[in-house]
Amino acid sequence: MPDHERLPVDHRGSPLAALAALLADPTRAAFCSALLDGRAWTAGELARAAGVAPSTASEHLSRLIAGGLLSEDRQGRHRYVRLASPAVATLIEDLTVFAETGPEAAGATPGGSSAGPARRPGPAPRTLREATRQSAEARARTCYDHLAGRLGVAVAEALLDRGLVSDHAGLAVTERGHAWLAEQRIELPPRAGRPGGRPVVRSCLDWTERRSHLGGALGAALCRTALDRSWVERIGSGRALRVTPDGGRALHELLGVEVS
Amino acid sequence: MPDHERLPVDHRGSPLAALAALLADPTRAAFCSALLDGRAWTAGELARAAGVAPSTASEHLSRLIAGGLLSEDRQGRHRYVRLASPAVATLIEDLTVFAETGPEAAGATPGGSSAGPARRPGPAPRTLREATRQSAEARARTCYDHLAGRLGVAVAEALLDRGLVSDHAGLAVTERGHAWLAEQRIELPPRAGRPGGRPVVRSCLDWTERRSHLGGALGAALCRTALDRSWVERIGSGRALRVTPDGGRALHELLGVEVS
DNA sequence: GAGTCGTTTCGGCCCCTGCCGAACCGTGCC
DNA sequence: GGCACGGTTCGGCAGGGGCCGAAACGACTC
Repeated sequence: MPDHERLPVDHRGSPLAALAALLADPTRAAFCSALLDGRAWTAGELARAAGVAPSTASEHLSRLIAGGLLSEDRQGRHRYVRLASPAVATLIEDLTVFAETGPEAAGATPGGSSAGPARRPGPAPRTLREATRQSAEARARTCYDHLAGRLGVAVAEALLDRGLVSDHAGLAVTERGHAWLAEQRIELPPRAGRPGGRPVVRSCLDWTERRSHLGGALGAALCRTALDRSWVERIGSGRALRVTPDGGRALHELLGVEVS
Repeated sequence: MPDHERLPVDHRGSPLAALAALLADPTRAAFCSALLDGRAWTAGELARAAGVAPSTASEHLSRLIAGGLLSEDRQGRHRYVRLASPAVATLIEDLTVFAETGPEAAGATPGGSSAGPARRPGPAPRTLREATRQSAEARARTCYDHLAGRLGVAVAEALLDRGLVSDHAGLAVTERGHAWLAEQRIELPPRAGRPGGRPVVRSCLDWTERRSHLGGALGAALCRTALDRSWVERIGSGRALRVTPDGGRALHELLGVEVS
């Protein structure tokens, strides 16, 4: 089943070299780093972000997908691409940590599930400004158009706990969930879930929390609602969010969510 | 401090790409795999093992050292080279596991020996000499600085069975385990488990057995003890080990391990 | 001092690969 | 239907990097 073994390039039968070669190109590495936010990017977005021609990006993406690092999702004339699994995210994260901190520190983090210190994306903060920004983003931020960070994860888990969203063979909004949304006057776009439309609810790997939060039309609607009703507001121009006093009350009443 | 950032090659400022490029060459990858036995090899030995000219090997080694993956130790006309740190070994192990098992399995937990087809490390043996070497290594060998092969797996399971190591939310040495270590006069390095130090115990997927053995500071201490007390000794120049008669008795008495 | 051996440096070869622009294709919108 | 747009394929170009052999260097041996 794994076709990552039949790579076009000849690495003299070294799977290690073949895998490393995928990440050894600055453009492909930039793609992977960008995708570490857990979002799905289109080919064009990645091309622009990395500063290469669309044709170049297309070829790189094909190689990364063939190598099993990325998975694609073609919708209309768009090609959405994301990291293939949390394992890929872990791998890239580990390599980045090593590359930036050197052989001593890397690997000191406890493996897997044990309770390690929250790992930060990107380079370790070198300035106070950078550190506070990262801390704010870990608390609450937008991920494309939905909520992420500790807040996003907490909301996702609350929805699952209360049976508003189910996780049987894929995420879905339950009957109760639809009723709850109507009651709260939160509207999903009409074409959501229809063929060609946006998926209703999607799980999105949360980089800072190592857990998933909710994306898709539902995630977007929740985020839009939270902004519209001033439950959260943006801090500066980045992705970081602040929960307002009103928002704290609303989230607690509606979902039992406590924001730290 | 890190001069791995100033690599001669221009990777457009991507530390990730620069690091991956070091492993993206089959010859360098072969060097690193060979060095995973934790020993110091000379430049010539590595050249022969990888089947390249000494001049080629010399250049590769210089790049690996400049990149922080290897450290060197020049003695007379020999250039001994080894992995720079346990973190490097972990990194290469993780990459190899991912490259050989694909994005799903990587990052698996110790107990998670899914029922996959038994995958062999390199190519099937083509000569008798090669076959006996593989057989010896499957029985007992070093994996960087700890025990692997059937012996390593048996020791790991014995420690778990006897409650000296627990597997609740990550591997850890229990109270009884610490007492047992003290009783056996096996010492862990003082900084083990501290922030920035090496993890005390970590699981390491054993590719000959498809099960996990124990690495980390505990794995290293056990292996060092076994060698110091002549429970095991090296066979030839590879990573294969032989259990001595004394070692067989000791392992049976202390852990109930029977070596086949 | 001559010879051997492990290693390094240098020059040169060649393939591989990343890049782009141009042309092409399919989708979606007006 | 016409047009805009995102993505892909192809040809061609240029640079990088891996490989070797020859020669040089230094260490150890006799």
